Amino acid sequence: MATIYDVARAAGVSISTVSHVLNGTRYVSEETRSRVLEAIAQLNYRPSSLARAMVRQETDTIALIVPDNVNPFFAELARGIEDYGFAAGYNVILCNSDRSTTKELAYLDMLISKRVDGVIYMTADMQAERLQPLLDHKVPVVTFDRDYPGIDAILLDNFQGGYLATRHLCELGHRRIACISGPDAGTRSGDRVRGYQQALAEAGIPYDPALVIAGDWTFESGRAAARRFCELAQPPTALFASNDIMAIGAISYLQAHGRPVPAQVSVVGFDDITLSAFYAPPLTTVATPIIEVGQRLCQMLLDRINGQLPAEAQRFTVCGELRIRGSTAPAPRVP
Amino acid sequence: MATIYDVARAAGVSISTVSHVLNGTRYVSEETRSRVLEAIAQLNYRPSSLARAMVRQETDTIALIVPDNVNPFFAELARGIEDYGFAAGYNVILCNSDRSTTKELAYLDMLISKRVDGVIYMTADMQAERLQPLLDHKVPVVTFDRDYPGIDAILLDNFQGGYLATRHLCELGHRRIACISGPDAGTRSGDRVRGYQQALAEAGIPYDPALVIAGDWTFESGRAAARRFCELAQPPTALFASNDIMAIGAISYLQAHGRPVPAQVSVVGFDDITLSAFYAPPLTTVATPIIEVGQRLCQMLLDRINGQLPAEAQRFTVCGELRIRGSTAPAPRVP
DNA sequence: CTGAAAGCGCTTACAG
DNA sequence: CTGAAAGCGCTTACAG
Repeated sequence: MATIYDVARAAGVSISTVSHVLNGTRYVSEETRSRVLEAIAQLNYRPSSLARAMVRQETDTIALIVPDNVNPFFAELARGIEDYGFAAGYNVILCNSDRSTTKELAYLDMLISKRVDGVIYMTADMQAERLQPLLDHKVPVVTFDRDYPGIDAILLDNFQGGYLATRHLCELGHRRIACISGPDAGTRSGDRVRGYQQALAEAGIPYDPALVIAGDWTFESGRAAARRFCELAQPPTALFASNDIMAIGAISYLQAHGRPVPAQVSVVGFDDITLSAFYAPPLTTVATPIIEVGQRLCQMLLDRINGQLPAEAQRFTVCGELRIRGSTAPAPRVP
Repeated sequence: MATIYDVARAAGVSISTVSHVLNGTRYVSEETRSRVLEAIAQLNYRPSSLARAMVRQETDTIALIVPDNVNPFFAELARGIEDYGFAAGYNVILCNSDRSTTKELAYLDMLISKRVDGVIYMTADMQAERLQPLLDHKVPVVTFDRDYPGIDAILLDNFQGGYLATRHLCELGHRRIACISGPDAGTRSGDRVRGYQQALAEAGIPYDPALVIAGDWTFESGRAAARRFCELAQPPTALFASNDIMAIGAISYLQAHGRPVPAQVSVVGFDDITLSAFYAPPLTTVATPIIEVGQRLCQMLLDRINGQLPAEAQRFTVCGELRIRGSTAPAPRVP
């Protein structure tokens, strides 16, 4: 592959000059400039970002760590990030952690070695130590929906989301309202559950622990939870799932087992992935502007990288809003 | 950040020795070795992949170009690729082209400059010239479901897929069977349509062009096609969509407009994305082992990169298989 | 068993 | 208006 030396030779100039016309970083006479440009075209020259990165100490590459890019939520987030990054001249390395600590660590090592300019970290539980390798090597990090001290983040108002979803169900006259939480009841999905409890309390509905089942964010777990709810002596007439995927898993079970949604049971999800509007029935959900959040995450990271942010960690909170669609309806009359 | 010189100094050895213990590339006495290891730990040293890449002329990085990673089909493919790449020590750069030529070109330039070891290219139409920049710079490329001369590829038996889907519908007694094709009727989705026609012919059903509408692989386009079919004087009782997304878009329209699936109209898709099993009703579809295809694509690329493949372009064909689920049923009796 | 040195391909002061 | 040279941080013959 042609190098800057080849170009310089072909144009009869020094490599300094070639470099400067390449980067527009100092004046070059029109005549020299065009000779250089011509040589570049002739040789089909593409400067090596590697060599450039070595001296500039920046790679124009960032990394995204998610549990699984197939999950539509992370897919959409990735899209927003990638879009913003591309527009700003950055590439993004995709990393799936499967929520595995060892895989994550392996990735962090690779990413540090590759000298990525920053990473968007979105995975696993609340152990801030997991980010330590990055911090040790001064690699900027931003996260979403996770509150690590000293790390830039966009936060989600989970309490409010759980509250809105459940209040909607209460207002439709439901009294037995179940909840599929996330696995880590202590933290994020915990707030969604607390919002659920708050709405229940305001509606004067006693909290029944039998109506809360933990899922693991997958279709399958939503499905399994629905099955268990159906086996209850008094099955719920409504259901709030902590994400759309589990809501959809639940609906697929209910529809297939003679409990039509929303005629017999109402379901509301969380996230508003694209698919939700196209489900049958279309899913009522607490909508987050996922792609936009991705873009803002990336913006935040790049701003941090380029020193445009104050020293202290930045923090923004986005609120979900209730999007009412076809999966919720007034509670069936008690016979 | 600590460099190999810092480590050498701390351990009282030359950088050659550090390099060799790092890479296990020549014998180092146990004692020296442990001194080096200790220095590495002490300094929290991470070798620079950049510097390494400069001299080795390989970056251990590949790129994946897809139209849109949010599309579950590409999301799953990306997952398979990323998995295989990770296991082999490669990172993958994610690129969304939106099927835009200019975006694609911009990406190719970035990727060539970054000296990626290879790219998995999966996008847009059949213009082989688009790959020219890669070929000019001798960057290995593999594709899926696209047949460029001289390029390694995994191919899909689209004809067979369209045929299986449609034959299934015929066997259920349907006579008015519609088809949602892809936008590029000339090529891949074209083969799916030809398979559809073949099955029709074998069942003695005359081909009716009014029953074929082109979509663009999105939910929306499936939905729109379903609407137009419903407006026909004699609406179809069955529908083959060239991918699952469009099938789902169609079902969501049908269910919402008093044409229950499968009671009044049967629908079969193509791909078998994870979601399809969880749709309501679960989608009958022509299943492709998407994740596995991704893995094999990546394997093929790495084999090519590492010179384990014969000079001539490799070519494998995978056949879809019919997965019968809840979205198809016997044709309704004609009253 | 280990080290000195060239070279990978750029950017960027420093000089003139 | 332009060039010579150092340096980014490694790997890898070459020597001993």
